[in-house]
Amino acid sequence: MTRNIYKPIDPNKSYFAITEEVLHEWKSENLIENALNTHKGSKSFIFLEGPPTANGRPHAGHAMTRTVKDTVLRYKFMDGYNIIRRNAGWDCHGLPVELEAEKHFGFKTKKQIEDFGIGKFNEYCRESIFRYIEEWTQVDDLLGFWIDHENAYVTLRNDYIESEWWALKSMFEKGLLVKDYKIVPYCPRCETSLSSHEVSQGYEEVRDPSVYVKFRESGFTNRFFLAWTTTPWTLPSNEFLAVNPDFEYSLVEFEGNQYYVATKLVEKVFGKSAKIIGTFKGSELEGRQYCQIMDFLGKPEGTMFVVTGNHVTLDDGTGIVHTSPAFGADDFEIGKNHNVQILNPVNQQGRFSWPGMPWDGMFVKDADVEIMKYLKGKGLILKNEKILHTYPFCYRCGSPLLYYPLDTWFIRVSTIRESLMNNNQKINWIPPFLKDGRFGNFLAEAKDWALSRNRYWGTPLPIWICPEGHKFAVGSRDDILKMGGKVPTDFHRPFIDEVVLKCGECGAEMKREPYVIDTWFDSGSAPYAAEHYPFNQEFVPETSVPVDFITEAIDQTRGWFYTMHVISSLLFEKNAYKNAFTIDFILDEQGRKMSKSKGNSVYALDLVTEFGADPARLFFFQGAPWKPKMLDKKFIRDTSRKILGTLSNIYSFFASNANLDGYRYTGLLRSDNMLDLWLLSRVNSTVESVRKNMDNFDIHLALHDIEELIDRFSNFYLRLSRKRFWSEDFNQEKKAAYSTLVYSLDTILKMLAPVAPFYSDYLYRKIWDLKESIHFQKYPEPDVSLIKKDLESSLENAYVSLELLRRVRQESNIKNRQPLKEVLISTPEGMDRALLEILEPEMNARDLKIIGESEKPIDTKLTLVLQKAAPILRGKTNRVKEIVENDGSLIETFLKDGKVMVEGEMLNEELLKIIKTPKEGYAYTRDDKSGMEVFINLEMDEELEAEGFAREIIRRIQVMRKEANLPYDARIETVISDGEKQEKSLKYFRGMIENETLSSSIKTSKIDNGKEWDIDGDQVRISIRTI
RNA sequence: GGGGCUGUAGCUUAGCAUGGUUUGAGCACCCGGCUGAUAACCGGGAGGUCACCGGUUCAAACCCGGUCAGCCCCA
Repeated sequence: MTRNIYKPIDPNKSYFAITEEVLHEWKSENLIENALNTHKGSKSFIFLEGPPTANGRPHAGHAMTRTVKDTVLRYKFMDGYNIIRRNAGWDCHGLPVELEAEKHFGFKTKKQIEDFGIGKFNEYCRESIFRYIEEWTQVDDLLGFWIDHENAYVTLRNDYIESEWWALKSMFEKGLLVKDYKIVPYCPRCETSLSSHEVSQGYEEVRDPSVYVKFRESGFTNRFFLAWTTTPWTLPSNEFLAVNPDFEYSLVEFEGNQYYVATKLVEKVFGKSAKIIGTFKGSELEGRQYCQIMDFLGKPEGTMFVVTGNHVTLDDGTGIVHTSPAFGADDFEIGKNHNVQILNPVNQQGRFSWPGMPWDGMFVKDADVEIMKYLKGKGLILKNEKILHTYPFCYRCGSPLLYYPLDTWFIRVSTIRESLMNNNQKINWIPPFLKDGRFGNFLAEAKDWALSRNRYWGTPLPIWICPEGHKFAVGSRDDILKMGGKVPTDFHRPFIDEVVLKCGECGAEMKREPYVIDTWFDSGSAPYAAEHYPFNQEFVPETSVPVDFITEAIDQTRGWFYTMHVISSLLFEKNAYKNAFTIDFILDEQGRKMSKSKGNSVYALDLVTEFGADPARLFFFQGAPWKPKMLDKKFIRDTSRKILGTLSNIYSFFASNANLDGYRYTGLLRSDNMLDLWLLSRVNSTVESVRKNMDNFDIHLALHDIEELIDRFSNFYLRLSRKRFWSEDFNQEKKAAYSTLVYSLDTILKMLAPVAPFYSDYLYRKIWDLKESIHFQKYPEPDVSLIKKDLESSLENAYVSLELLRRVRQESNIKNRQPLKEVLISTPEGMDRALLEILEPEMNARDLKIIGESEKPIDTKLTLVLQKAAPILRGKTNRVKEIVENDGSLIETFLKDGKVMVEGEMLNEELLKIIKTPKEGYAYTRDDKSGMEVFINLEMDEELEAEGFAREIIRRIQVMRKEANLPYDARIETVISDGEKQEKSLKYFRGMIENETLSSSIKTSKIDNGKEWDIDGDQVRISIRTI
């Protein structure tokens, strides 16, 4: 008796339902924990999770990043690696979090926060960062991301902070952490400076004023230096004008006044009508005095003259740069060099704060228009326009940034540029062009890292200062104790602010510098701080960095990838990571960037529940992950149907037959069957290429290989093998076929497991009927002994002959079901008859032959190329044509000599050509690529026609069986309406019809029940009945 | 202004490193066929100046130079 060893699968089950079912099994079997603790002691693969901030919902892009992480880790795990640091991480501090809190409380300024209490404010921040952590873990579950949430690292923990303090102290002691009064990018709303990598996140294109301001040269009434600016609010602070010493400047007469302008820009500024009355080198202008345009701020000593600088360009403006040392990095340097008082009327909220100034109290950007009006009134503006350019905005709150002079703590990154660049060469970037492209370029211009933030919720800067100016860097809890302080239970503000130390040099009280640090320093410290280095010895710089693998979206080249690289280079003088996999963004269905404001974001949770995890995951690897990808729902469904749906069908086919036979897999059996050998070869050569691609992190190419194999498996191997699986006796050959099928399906599922972890496990368990997960199996290794490349190519070649046959049948209007008397195949490369026999069932011919050149049923005929011959032959044309086409002896001469003489005319290769036509009664077609030709004999006899008709009837009966939902092995009685064709079919092929349709009896009679069919114009009624 | 990437059919793409006859495929469309697993599959049709220009070469989608367009980054 047969029993259902292989459980059927429900083709209508949704992938989400499968996700849930499999997830349930994983959980009940504690698989995730097992995965974290298995393979201890074997070769290691170190991962590092880039910590997200869990105060927002995870979206489609997060789902993709997490899929890539998971896929790589699963692959490495199946490949036998011990995955180290497979734990989650959360980024907790920073402006984004504070901003949320401010919104919650309705605060607009820092004063409000301080009045409210830093303690209470930070308490709220601490809670709010984990607002969506449940959704994050839920998404990880449903997406199949095996990561340890229990032991997640969290950047707000005292231990984490203590490690950072250690790092900062060591930088401080090396002189790499310094305080400086400098121009920094500054957000007036958040009232803090930002680092260059933060600034780079927030450039936007805006319209700003573009003003040409007239600075009158001292001693002249109508001679001006013409300077250009897009920030009129900085004009009250003007102290110098800068020219490039190497440029040529012209003095131009225009509408009664004279202006100095860079010669190359004269036309751009004045048009063609300007008259040049003199030229100067920039250096000649140096030192010329001009009159201050506004004197609200007073006139410091040693200002209001022309200076030179190489930062002056001809890109836009006039080649003369208005310089206000308070509000520009270059300007500041100039002010410093001339040792002048800096005019800064702007307070830290970005407002003018200078009683007596007409714009006192105004936000600087709002004052632009007023200032222009004022200057216009004084006749000091030549022209003003609007310009479209990019300007930096605060990447979190959206306020325009100012360049503002502040006391700031810096890490002197610029001093280690060389080593940053050298270390970069050792990183394997995926895709590779990032190394010397985007990332490498950024390193080449690495700026000092403005680290301190005048804020509240962050890792406190561990520097204490005494009134004498002595500084001390705290690098641990012990340092606090050693210096006479008390270690607070929470290292955050305000508690840390209360810690007072005793100066080791003068004994005075030391107070902490009131800053927190850039939150990017937190995440960039993950390699060591998450392990509480150096206080915990698990982390060993020699072996714990670089980690093997990290992956994040492209924006992190300037974010996490950068800060990790910098910090690791500073602390350990080596790389933080070996392989950096970079992903581009996911766009909406129209190809637009997803954004909250457009409302077109797709959340990870919705994506996973709508499609199921595996379809989403497969989608992420359609095309290279580092190219932007449109989220196309139809495409997601099509992809999963093509890959997973086909696998379902392979399994269903196998299961239904194997159950009938009571088959059970007992290992791969030796088979001589060409198809088996072919499939085994194909599977193993695919294992080879998939492994190679996975090892190179070309996951999308690996998946492509697997997809192709699945298609060939189903539509080639299985289609051609069906007859073998249907045969009645359960012999050795059939067992070999089954074993080939199972072996191949098993191997494919294992290869697919890292990308589609749920579905592969789901089917795997069905094949093996075991409570064992695919994810703990070994990733397939190629069995080289089974790879037969020549068999693969010759079978593909043989398949071409089948395609050709179908083509020639169609051209001759003969259905595939109609058997042919004879099929002749000619191929230049020759063909193994055994290969052809595999295709025989599909070819449906009484006789199948491989023929040589001379056996082709072809008439070769000579003909005239009329276009060329007619103009020469003129009146003789028709007569010559007649002879050429009908005199059979000419062709031999032509083949031998390349020319023939007809009617006294020499006909050469230009005028003649050979045409090949199939002999009467044959049709043929040819594949130009391979040169293969297929001929069919068109002759029909009564028996062939009867067989064709018999097959039509069989087909109809099969459809009826299926419509009636009969089991495969149900026997029936069949009645067919009478008619000449029916009778003939039965006469010759009764047995075949009975066999194929499992009909115990079959007869013809006049009937009116059953179903009426139209078989090429013949109305045939068929009725079947189970017995 | 500088840098990076991309440009192959209506859409999604393979091929490009190591140049080799007519650039493959999927989706969608039209016609036909096949089908005791398949919303599968097969044949045919329509649809490509492989973005454009030039160079190297016997030979260029591929290598080189330039241009244009889109996206991203920087200043």
